[in-house]
This record gives sequence, C-alpha cells and structure tokens, in this order.
Amino acid sequence: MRLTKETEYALRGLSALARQPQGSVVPVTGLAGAEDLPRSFLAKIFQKLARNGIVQASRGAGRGYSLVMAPEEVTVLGVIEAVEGSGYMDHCLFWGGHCGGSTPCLLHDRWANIKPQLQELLEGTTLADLTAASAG
Amino acid sequence: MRLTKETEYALRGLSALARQPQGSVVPVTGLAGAEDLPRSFLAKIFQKLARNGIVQASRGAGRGYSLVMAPEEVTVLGVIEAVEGSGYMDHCLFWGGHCGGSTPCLLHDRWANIKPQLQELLEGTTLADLTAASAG
DNA sequence: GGAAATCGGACAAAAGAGGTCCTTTAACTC
DNA sequence: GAGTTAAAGGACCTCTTTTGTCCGATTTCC
Repeated sequence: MRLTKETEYALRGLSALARQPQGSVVPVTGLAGAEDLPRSFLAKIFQKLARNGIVQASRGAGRGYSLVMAPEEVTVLGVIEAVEGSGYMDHCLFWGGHCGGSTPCLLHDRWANIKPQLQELLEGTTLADLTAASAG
Repeated sequence: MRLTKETEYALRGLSALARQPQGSVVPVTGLAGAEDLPRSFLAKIFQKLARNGIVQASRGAGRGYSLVMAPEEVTVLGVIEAVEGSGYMDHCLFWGGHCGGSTPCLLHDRWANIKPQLQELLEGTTLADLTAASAG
C-alpha cells in the first residue's frame, strides 16, 4: 500500500498540468519548475503516464504533455496503477505482494473488510479534487 | 503502513510460543525451527519484544522466552509498535512519515476517515486470533 | 567449570527508492 | 535542409532500508 515518491510527483505534476487552461500542452520542464521537482525523474514518470493513457505526449519544439481526460475523470487509483503497476488493489495492505491467494497473510480476511472502502476512496478522489485542494 | 518481515516474523514467532502450554519457556531456536525462520534474525526481534514487555527472557541453559500476557491480551498493534517503533498509527497510510501535521499529503483528510477503523482492526486482533487461524 | 541461552553491537548482502545522463527520434521553425 | 526543442528509452549510479549474520559478553543451570 505504501506509495512512493513517483506517485507523489505524478500527482503533483498532473496537478500542475490541470491548473493550466484545458488542453494546454506543457513540457516536463515547465511542470517540474512549477512543483519544484527533479526534471529528469519527472520525465520518466510522465513516460509511464503517457503509456497508460493518462497523458498525451507531443514531441518536437514547443510541445510537451497534455491531459487526455478532464481532471474530474482522472482518479487517484488510475494514477497509482499507472505509476506503481497495475493490480495495485490486489496487494495486501500489510504485506504487499507477499500476501497472495495461496499464501494469505495473517491479517488477510480482516484486511478484506476495509479494502472496499479504501478502493472507493482512491477511485472517488480525482485530479480535480487534488487541484482544488492545492490551490486553496 | 507497510509492515516489514520483522513484524511478520514477530507474529509468527509469538504464535508458535502461544501454541505451547501456557507459561512455557522456549528458546529462540525452538521458535525459529517451528516456523522455519532465520534464527539469528528472530533472536534480534525477540529482544525488541522483550524490551517492550511483550515477552520475558530468561537466560541460561535450558531457558528462553515466555509470554508475559495471555494471548488474548497481546494485540497486533502492540506487536507492531514494539517492532516497527512506537507511534505507528500516527504515520499516514499512503506516504508514511513524510505526511506530518505541517506538511499533510494530498490524501491526508481522506486517510483520516478510515484510520480509526484500521486502528480498531489492529487493536481488536490478538495473538489468540492469529494462533487459532494458523492452527485451523 | 561447562553448556546453553539471551544481550547487544558491528557488520554485510540484497533489494528498492530516487535520480542522472546520454543517445535516439519526432516535430517545429527558419 | 539545418538547427532547435522536446519526448522515448535505456544504462547507470547512489543512498537508504531491509534482511539478515556473526561474535564477544553475560547470565544461569547442571
């Protein structure tokens, strides 16, 4: 369940992108500058986001990345799965991938009880929510 | 929130201890053997458990560790805090210690909503529950 | 005294996180 | 076409954490 800086940077970078006028095309340099993030690392992260259809790349001079969907449609879970890998909610909260179907962890069935709520939280929070929060 | 193998080994080692007749004194070697865990590493973990009053050490030949409380009184949260450090529930689920009071993470208030449930889960689960599960 | 056990610190291997750099490719401008 | 700017992608690097091992010291039983 533990999220890495990659996810944090992804959300912040996307947030910076969402604050621009809709449809804007912004290079990574601009996004990294806006959020004070390491440029090269953020570039790597946006490659993942592009591969997963969250963002669209346009190469060449004066170009960059743009959002594919409206901020209201970009869920936090979608970003997490793009960055950390798919099947994220299949991981056990407590021991991550080590807790599988064949070898459930000690807390597995208890974890199963709150998992739906957590999933709903991550699917119910969108980029628009985060942008509103960081702007306020 | 991510738990390490130390906690897993602690719970499994304690579980093995709880399966013995009440008040038994068992050396680490015996516990490690029962759960197939690395002996030296488990010894380190039990030192922490002893320091935190979960287990009592008796040194010398033919001795070892014994439970201080009944298995029903040993909560999972207690073991976690003994092993991973105190204030465990203060950590944000998503970004751990990086999410503090002054610099809350992007999901902080949403996390606050489910935190009590998680805490209740970890406090409500005892060594007795785990022992029953692993025995069944 | 010898054996068996914990105590505690130093050390080390492996994995993961976080990040840089360089080359290639694409697209625009002159 | 040449130059410029930007993403694509891979190789590499460093630091931290995890997951241990090992050894000497101490305690206690026989």
